[in-house]
Amino acid sequence: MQENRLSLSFYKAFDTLSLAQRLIGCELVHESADGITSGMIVETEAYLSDDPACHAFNRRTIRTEPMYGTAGTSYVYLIYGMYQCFNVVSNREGIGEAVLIRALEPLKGISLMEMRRQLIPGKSGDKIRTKTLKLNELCRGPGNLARAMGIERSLHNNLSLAGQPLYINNRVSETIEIEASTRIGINVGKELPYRFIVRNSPFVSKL
DNA sequence: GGATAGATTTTCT
DNA sequence: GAAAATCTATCCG
Repeated sequence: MQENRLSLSFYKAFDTLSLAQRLIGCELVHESADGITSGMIVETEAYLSDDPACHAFNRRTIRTEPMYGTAGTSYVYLIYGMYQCFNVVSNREGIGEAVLIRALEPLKGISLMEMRRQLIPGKSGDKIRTKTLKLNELCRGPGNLARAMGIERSLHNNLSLAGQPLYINNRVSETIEIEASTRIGINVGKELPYRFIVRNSPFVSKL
């Protein structure tokens, strides 16, 4: 049962901006040892090689090496010391571009996501969350999404999304309305309309 | 509801 | 040594 899984040829078929839009409405799946979690992608951002906000804008480094790999590779990095962000590498080898996945509408393994989100990252071990989260808070924002899905840089950086345990299924619905806007949380290139969301979705990280 | 400050560490200058 | 594709708690209205 993987006829819906996106193949490497799919990732190669689009430029980064097109892929960022094509991935909206697709289902991100993680088959972990703890169980399966998945969610529909409702928010993405494109990072291009000629874009000052892109990690690969300046120089090719160890950290950004996966971005220069083949399309359909994962790029997971640590931000602000405690949160991980999950990206889909795009464009052909040698060009450092990627699509940041920013929010999901949870589909499978929701109770497992809730368990993972109970733990808040901290210096001396994780802290326990006291209040319960709503469904639309589980995968809201790249850091939260990675945590709910159990995605870690040490395990999931630089993997092929055509294999296991992390992959993406094609759109379930074609009746999705996509809206473009500017990106979140950056200081340069903030005027570029490289963010894509499902219109009127309550699951996006920010209006 | 919105604004602000603090956490925390890898990476690059 | 500063910045970073973030999130949460806390304050205030």
